[in-house]
Amino acid sequence: MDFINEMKWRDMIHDSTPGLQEVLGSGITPAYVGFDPTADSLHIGNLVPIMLLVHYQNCGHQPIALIGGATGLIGDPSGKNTERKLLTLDKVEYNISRIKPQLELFLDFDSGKKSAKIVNNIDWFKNINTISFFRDYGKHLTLNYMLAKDSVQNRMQSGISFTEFSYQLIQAYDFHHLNKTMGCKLQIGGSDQWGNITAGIELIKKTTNNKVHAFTTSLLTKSDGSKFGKTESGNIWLDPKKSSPYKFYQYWMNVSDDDAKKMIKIFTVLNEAEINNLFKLHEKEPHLRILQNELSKRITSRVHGGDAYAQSLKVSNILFGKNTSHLLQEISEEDFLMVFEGVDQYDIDKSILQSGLNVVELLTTHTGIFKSKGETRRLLDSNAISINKIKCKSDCLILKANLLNGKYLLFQKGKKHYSIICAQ
RNA sequence: GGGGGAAUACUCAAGCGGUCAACGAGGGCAGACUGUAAAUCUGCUGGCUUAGCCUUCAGAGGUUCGAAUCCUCUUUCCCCCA
Repeated sequence: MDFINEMKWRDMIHDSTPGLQEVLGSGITPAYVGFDPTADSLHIGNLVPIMLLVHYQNCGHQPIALIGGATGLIGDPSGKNTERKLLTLDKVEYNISRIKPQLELFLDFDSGKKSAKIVNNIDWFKNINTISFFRDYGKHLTLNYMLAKDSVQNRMQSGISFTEFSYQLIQAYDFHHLNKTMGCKLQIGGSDQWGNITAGIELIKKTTNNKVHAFTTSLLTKSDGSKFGKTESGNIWLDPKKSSPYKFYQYWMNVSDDDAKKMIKIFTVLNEAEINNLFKLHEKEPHLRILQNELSKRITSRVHGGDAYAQSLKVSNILFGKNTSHLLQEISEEDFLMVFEGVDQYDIDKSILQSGLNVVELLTTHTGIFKSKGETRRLLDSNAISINKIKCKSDCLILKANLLNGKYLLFQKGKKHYSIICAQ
């Protein structure tokens, strides 16, 4: 299968250097994508470059995931308006230790010559001497060339440190190093990486006369204009401790039809015929939301495992199904807690329920879920609040007998916002 | 340095002495419909012990029975002339 054609129908091509297709056609070609360890987990925005590597490997080539243990210490100015705070060495090392296993979930490390590799650029940068680096590599990129990059130009007004300015040279050296040691002939990235990648191409041409290539993918945008991977409560992370599998699953479940069509091509390895078939099925019975189901199933089980997916599905059925208050009564404490891991939890003293507690009091003074009683009454009056999946009015009393498993209350605002109240 | 204008709730933006907790729009939240969608329609969007009360219209004073609205000073911003 041809990688370029594959990317074409998946709508993932933003730009690429001429002649790439011929190179890829000539045999297994190593290519790399860089990941900066700026946080202690990848988030779903990082899934785009990860999937590029996955598709790349499926097209018969060798993917290399480069973790920027060195570049993470510098900071990439691309797409950033302001200078960034430097991360400490400890922090970067910790982040890498968290991110590496996440990358391993996606790639195949046991498929002969196209087995994936994970490398860390600190391994080659830690031994490099500053003077020889400037002499051997700095000499090949002119200041004029480096200043012309968008990432630098965009910062000429607000300011850019030499540290961040030097980033493109550091990244260029990565490409050079991988080309020399692993025969890497292609660097892949988001469209914001074009400048950094071409700097690498330039450096390799000047130092070794080798011809190497760039491939960039468009930044994924959502049809409603919001940023992909962000919710009002922040990023969706791959780390289940930072974003529960349920939240993760729900993110994909909630994407619009248009977005689902785009995403299923990017985030699954289903082939063109399979995807077209899903489109057809979806159009025939749109209410079944086949695309969203397929998306969330495939990505959730890949990242969090089949069990976590099944769990999320089960929970979602309880939360979004009809007349499910009785199902909620049957759920075990263990399942209940697993489901709502990551959901806001509020503790109350069990004794206050002794003679029944007004729901407004419960939600304001005793839990602080709402700060204003007025707001709470408004929501209650507009039928927006449920406890244990049963709608509440403002005169509703909460009793000990209402506790699930003798301990919990499931609070719900609107259709999608849940919290649990734990009575001790 | 001289002259003029402006500051209103999350944002934009009305208001020009009482009927102003403050028009309208956007955003947000919720309800109906639906597919946990989109579109549409409806309600809400300062606080409270909610037929009422309290605190708000840059800040501090003042005039008045009564001020977001008038006056004075302060702060900040904009424009014009030097």
